Amino acid sequence: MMQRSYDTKEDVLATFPNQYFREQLLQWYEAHQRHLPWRESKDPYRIWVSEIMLQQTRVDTVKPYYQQFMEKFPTPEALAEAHEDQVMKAWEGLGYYSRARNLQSAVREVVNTYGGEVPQDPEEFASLKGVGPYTKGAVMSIAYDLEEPAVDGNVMRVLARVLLLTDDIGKQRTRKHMENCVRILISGTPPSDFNQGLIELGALICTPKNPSCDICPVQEVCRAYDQQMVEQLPVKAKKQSQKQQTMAVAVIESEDGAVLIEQRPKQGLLAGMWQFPMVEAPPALRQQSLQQYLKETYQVDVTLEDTEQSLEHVFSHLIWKVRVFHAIVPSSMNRGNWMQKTEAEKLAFPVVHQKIWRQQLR
DNA sequence: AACGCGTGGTA
DNA sequence: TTACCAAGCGT
Repeated sequence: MMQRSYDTKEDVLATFPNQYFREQLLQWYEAHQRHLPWRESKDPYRIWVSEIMLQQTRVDTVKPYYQQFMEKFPTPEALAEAHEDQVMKAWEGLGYYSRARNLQSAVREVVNTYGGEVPQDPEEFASLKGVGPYTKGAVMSIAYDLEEPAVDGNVMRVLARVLLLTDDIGKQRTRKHMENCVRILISGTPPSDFNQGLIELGALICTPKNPSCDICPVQEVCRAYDQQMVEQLPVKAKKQSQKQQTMAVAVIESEDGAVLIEQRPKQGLLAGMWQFPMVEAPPALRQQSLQQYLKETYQVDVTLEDTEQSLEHVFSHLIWKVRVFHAIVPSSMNRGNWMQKTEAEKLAFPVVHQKIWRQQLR
């Protein structure tokens, strides 16, 4: 039998049984889709919020955040009018905090420019902060049933396998190629169910490890299954190892129950989050560096006690080794960045500082 | 284009 | 334990 060349870029779909694939996928999705909070309505705002939360984040992690967020901010107007601190607090612990800031910024634009209606034009919607190619397609297809591709990690994994695409899925052109494939596959289908079906198949059957090919609805037409290549796909370049940073943090209490805290810059790592005063410094210099920072920045001139407690926090791209220092000062210093603990608890802290809080202030 | 950006789950 | 990952986006 002649060897077919599956990975010719121009026409991977030329000999693919589109109709069979679509029917199998849609039938399977109708029967096996999960009941998820954001699938209970077609409200574009609710779909949008869920898609932002789900970026690089597991469904089980998102669920409680989503429920609570929709209670606090049930409409675009409610989110637009909220205080930024309130929004950050609702996002506390979910990670990638710029998502929250961008979402509120975008929702404010929807309220101010589009009368509170999420735009139905994909290009207009994609111009909003935090809305990239995937989120554009997901919201436009799920909420408005537009034939837009929504290519996320799940979809790339499914297509890489079914169509035997061996390009690195970390490359932008690979995603664009897959978007073109979806434009053909989705044509004439119910777009919401088709895109969600593709994603759901990746989440439940066509998983990264131990995929359930034996019960897969499209096994018959899966080229990777045919070639016994399922476990080798998708191809993804390794990311380089994380850098380590040694940090020194100061938990400083006043005798009347206040703590010294600071807010991180609005951009970059843990953007806009609150924390205990912290510096990066080599172990030998950390106490002195921290004391100097406190004196220069907050006019707090103290000798810190080394608690000899250290903790490690792993981010996606770096590792913090945090040494904790402590001091108690008279109550007369309560101003500026000093805040009563009960008030400080209403602010959003990253998980690593929540750990420090629990260790030092209970 | 490649890198920065969180956190918790899993093998 | 280490490594990889989970519904990406901004710069």
